[in-house]
Amino acid sequence: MKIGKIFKHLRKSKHITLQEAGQGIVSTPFLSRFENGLTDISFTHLLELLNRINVQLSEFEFLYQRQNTDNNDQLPNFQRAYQAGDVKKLQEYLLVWQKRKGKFAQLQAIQLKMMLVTLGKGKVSKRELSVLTAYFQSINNWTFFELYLFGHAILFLKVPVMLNLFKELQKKELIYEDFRNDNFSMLFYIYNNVILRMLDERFLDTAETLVTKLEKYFKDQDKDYYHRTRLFNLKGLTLYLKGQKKIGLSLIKKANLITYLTDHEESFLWNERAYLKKYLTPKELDTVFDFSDSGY
Amino acid sequence: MKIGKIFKHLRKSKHITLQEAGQGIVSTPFLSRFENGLTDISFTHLLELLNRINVQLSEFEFLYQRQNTDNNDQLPNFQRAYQAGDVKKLQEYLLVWQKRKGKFAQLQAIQLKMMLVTLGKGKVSKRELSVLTAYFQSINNWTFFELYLFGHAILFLKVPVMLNLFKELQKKELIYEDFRNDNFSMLFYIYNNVILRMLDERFLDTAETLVTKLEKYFKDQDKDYYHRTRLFNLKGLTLYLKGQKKIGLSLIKKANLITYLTDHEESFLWNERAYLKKYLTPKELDTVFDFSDSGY
DNA sequence: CATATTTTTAACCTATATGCAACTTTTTAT
DNA sequence: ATAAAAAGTTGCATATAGGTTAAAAATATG
Repeated sequence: MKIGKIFKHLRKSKHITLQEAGQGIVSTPFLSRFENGLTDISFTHLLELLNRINVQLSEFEFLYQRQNTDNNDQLPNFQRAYQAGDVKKLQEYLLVWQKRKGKFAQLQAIQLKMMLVTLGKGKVSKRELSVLTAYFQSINNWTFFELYLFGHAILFLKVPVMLNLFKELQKKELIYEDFRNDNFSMLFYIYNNVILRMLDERFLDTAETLVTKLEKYFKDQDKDYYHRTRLFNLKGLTLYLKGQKKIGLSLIKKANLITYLTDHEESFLWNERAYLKKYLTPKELDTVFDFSDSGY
Repeated sequence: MKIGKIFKHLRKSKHITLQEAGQGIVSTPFLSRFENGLTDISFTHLLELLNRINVQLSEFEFLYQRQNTDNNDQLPNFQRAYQAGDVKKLQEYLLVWQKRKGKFAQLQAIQLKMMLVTLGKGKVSKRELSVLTAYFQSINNWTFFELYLFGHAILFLKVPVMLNLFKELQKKELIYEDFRNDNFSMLFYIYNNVILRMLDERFLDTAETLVTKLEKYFKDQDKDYYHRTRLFNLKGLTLYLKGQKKIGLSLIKKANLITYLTDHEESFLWNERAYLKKYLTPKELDTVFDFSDSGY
């Protein structure tokens, strides 16, 4: 309940008086009590007040979340532990969520299990996968929560089921057109995983359609060099597998070159190389990772 | 006051009943009334409810803002008109804000004037600049609003004044360490403008210090290819002007090459070239924009 | 189609968000 | 240093957010 305190801090740092801040929105005495944690405030009034002192809700939220470390904001915690490969922590989270009841608790638990499997621990049962599938099929408005869940589920679902769900997602995805960065990254991650899966199963035409779809996204996204680069890579591999080896390899090399030039952490290119081993000949592999002719 | 409606939409699309959604937070009848716009809701309760249905506040805010087009959300409107070079629209905004009173209205008006000057229309008086300076000096907690304002003011302020304010900003900037994308872009934009201004005025050491500072930022920001690329460019120009011509040109060329490889809109490189004309010889200019040896 | 579940509405009630006036504290000015 | 002004706080009044119960209306389910 430190909301008021944060607001007070922001207001004071901009040298705005209670009167100025509240004028026409709430009374001075009330604002004072709110700032000192003696009363709650309505959402509408808070929005108006933030607008008055020129603070974005996202900024306010950021400061708010930062103070509530003990908070119920599960996703970031999951993500952190998962990206760090912290199996132990993920197992702890799993125990917590398995104890809780309700639909979402179950989904969270399954998500944690999938993460653990990816890290080489435990397994996911068929029943759990069908719970997942049923859930996705029932949802007609995907938010970050579902995107995140689906992103992890791609490798576990059977191809036709997965593709079917993905088609559902595509129908709704217009919502995310100019969405904030978080969700776009997640959406790209999903596309990336789906395309790789398609290539692996040799559904080459489907993969190509998806690549084309992604390309449209980037017409107006000039500055998103990273995702553009990854897309070169996806397109290259797709064309390569479809028989257009020369142009395919050229695109893959281009992606690698950009990655190399931007000084992306070395292990990233190693992983790329390890992955491409599955498809390319050793000679081709050497070519697409040879940057000596670039001058850098 | 469509907040409730949005919540209802999200809840229904996830097939959650009022009872499930409200359980332990608010009563079912109340939630119903809220969803149908018959009553307001406290900020805390809304946060809890959103968490219950697994929707991020940022997602909710996005949907909310999208519906309120007539809203008081000035910044995005400004930005859109400015980036589109829409002088007429900016002049309309200016008239609106000049009529309003209060400190912020005045600042908004000055900001619009600066935008117009950059686009070649109108001018900013000395008195207005001193109002700006006074404001910046008084603020000890910069939010997006101030960052945005300062970003546009850099070209108008006298160097010592500008540098002084910038130093103040640097002291506070830790707040933005892992800030959401919007603000980081703005912060980079400011650094970029300050460094270019420093180079222009031949404060080469200051420029170099700032470049070094920015480099630290990108140690953990592997995936931000775009800003990394821009940084190569800044560093290159700085080193070039400091006499390390060879390594400087090499960095500038690298930045241009990445920009070229990622298919960034053509006009971007033209602008770069036009800008560099001020510093480089025609021969050097040709070299750093020659990508024929890259193979693409 | 009928039945079960969910949602809405209503009436009345309580808790609390918010306003107003008087008060205390802090800042500013002389 | 002291008065004047501005900013912030407290006590009390009131509007409204929110609860309880129950019944009607709408939706889902079989």
